[in-house]
Amino acid sequence: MNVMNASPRRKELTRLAAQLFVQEGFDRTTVRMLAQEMGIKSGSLFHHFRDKQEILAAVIEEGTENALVIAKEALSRCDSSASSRLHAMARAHLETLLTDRNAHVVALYEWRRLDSEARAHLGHLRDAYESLWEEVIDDALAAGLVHGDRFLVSRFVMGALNWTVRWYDPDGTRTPDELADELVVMITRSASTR
Amino acid sequence: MNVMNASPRRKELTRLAAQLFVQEGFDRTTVRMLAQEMGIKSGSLFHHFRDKQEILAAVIEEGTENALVIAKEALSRCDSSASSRLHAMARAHLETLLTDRNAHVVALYEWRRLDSEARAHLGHLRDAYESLWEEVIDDALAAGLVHGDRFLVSRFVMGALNWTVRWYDPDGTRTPDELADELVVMITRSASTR
DNA sequence: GGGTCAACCAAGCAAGCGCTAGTGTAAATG
DNA sequence: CATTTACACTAGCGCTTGCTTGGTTGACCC
Repeated sequence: MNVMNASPRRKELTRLAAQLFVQEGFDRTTVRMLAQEMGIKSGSLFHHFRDKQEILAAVIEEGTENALVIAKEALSRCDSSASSRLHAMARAHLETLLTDRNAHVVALYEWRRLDSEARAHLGHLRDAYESLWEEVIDDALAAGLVHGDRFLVSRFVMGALNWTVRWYDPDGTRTPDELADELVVMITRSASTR
Repeated sequence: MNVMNASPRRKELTRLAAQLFVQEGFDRTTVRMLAQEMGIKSGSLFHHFRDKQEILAAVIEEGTENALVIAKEALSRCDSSASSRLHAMARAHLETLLTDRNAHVVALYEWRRLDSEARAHLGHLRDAYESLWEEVIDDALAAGLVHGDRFLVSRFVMGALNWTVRWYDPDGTRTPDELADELVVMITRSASTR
């Protein structure tokens, strides 16, 4: 078994698992289906993962870590105005949601299938990400760009963005960046400069 | 078997099933668990429902029909100003989400477990509900209350509201009506009169 | 008072489930 | 060369799953 998540083979298996979990749901995805998709027999799966739950945890961990990295980079790359930071965060959020779509859909839909230790560990990762959002919202509130309660606004915004996985069509005419900007337009009072 | 959904016994079974589906998820809820919760043996379940999927469809149908009724009533009860209608719709949405919470959580999380015919039927119900929202958003846009694209705004708003099932605490200090009003404040330009 | 019918039960089948045990093998390591 | 390691295989155990079958019960009806 391979405890490190860094093994390249394991990374690839995790990616394939994410796709199957999205298509079928975690419970309906059998270890035999996973193995076939990976081109091995079902028994061999347990050389890479302790059990089925660990595959789920690996999928979600990948996605959440990527989201954190992308958001932090985006924030560090833009100037410090509240408006810029708000745009950058919204764009980063949708970029992750799109490029790592499978992993995030799994995280949103199958969170409750995690056992308690995995949930605790991944919960911290998620909290770190969400507190990034709350900082950005705080700045926007202080700048008078947005009105309302800090907690509520960040929840509403994340809800609106996460909901996009249910209707967004990557082959459509709108880019994720346009989507993000439209959301910012909707919630901001004054014309916002990028 | 009882094809009508109106049988009182069936209604009660549907309510209990919704609760279990929320607690455990559809796939992990066995017919034996359902039967026990209902105080009967697992075989007897199939006197009321053709199969397990039909129970899921019944749960979602209940919730969606209720949502439609509540929203229509709310809209017919308020005056015709864009602002009033926006407030009324948001409040109705959260009221349904709260009082019929189990059914709606199931609808949001387990939609993909429906077979294709059930999905087609319930899809129409959902579309009817969503077009109510789009009308209200249209009015708000025309009145200059909200800025942006009609399709995007309605999606963002529904996303923000539906996301509440993941974090809202009914025992907390905020009422659903306050939540709805806060959302309207966030997305509207001018001070909105109720 | 025979007939009807919804509601339930006991028993179990066939299929599928996650996972384990034991083995083979080719490449890396000392 | 001997040993270890990574990865895969075969075979199947023990259990649970959704659902079926055949039969019983009691309330209601002409």
